[in-house]
Amino acid sequence: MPYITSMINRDETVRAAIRRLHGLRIMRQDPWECLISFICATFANIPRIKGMIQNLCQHFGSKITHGAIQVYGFPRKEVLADASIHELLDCNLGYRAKYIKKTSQSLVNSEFNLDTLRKTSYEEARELLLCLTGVGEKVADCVLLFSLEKLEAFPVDIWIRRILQTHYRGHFNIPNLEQRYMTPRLYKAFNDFGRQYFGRYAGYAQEYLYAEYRSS
DNA sequence: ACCCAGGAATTGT
DNA sequence: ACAATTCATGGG
Repeated sequence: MPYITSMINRDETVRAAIRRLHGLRIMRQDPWECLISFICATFANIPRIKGMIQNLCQHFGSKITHGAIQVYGFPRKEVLADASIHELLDCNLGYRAKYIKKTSQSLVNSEFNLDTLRKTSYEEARELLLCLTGVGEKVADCVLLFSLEKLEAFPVDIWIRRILQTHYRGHFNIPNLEQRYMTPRLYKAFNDFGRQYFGRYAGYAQEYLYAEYRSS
């Protein structure tokens, strides 16, 4: 078994996922695109997230022509920082519009450069991401994992929570497990468990579990 | 019509 | 500190 999968091969649940999805990859996306995309992703389903991103590209991206085919690139941060809330609302962003404008402005004003975070530690990069409006723990962990090469990041969304509660119930003792929505306390409990249990490549374990057991 | 969504910020206790 | 409540809206 390859190195990474052998490192997360801790039990039969994840082993079954690895067997079926062997070869699964994690993206190394552009950090800016990744960040805005996951701010859009909060409290939305995947078809809608696709729509929001497509709207952003069509309204604010530059046109790219490949022969007869035309696509729109992802908007630059300066463009989104200068966009009006009204224009952003036209992209069906809802309450996310103000988060995207604020975060874009923060990054334009160069409080820090996202691309430098690849050379920053997991802990410090996470702290910095959490300073941005619209970025909580889950969004920060997704950006760390899918663009900043922090493979120990372990994002906990509603699906991962269900999967952990179903398949790893005996591994943690968390009060108020019946709560419908994620609380900071619950997030920390699931996130700590994932990183400690699966180790340095916990993010791969998260993705194997998500891809195998998310059902809908 | 009803319920949910790859949550985070804000407000109340 | 920590627990409710609010937030906009498309998709199933």
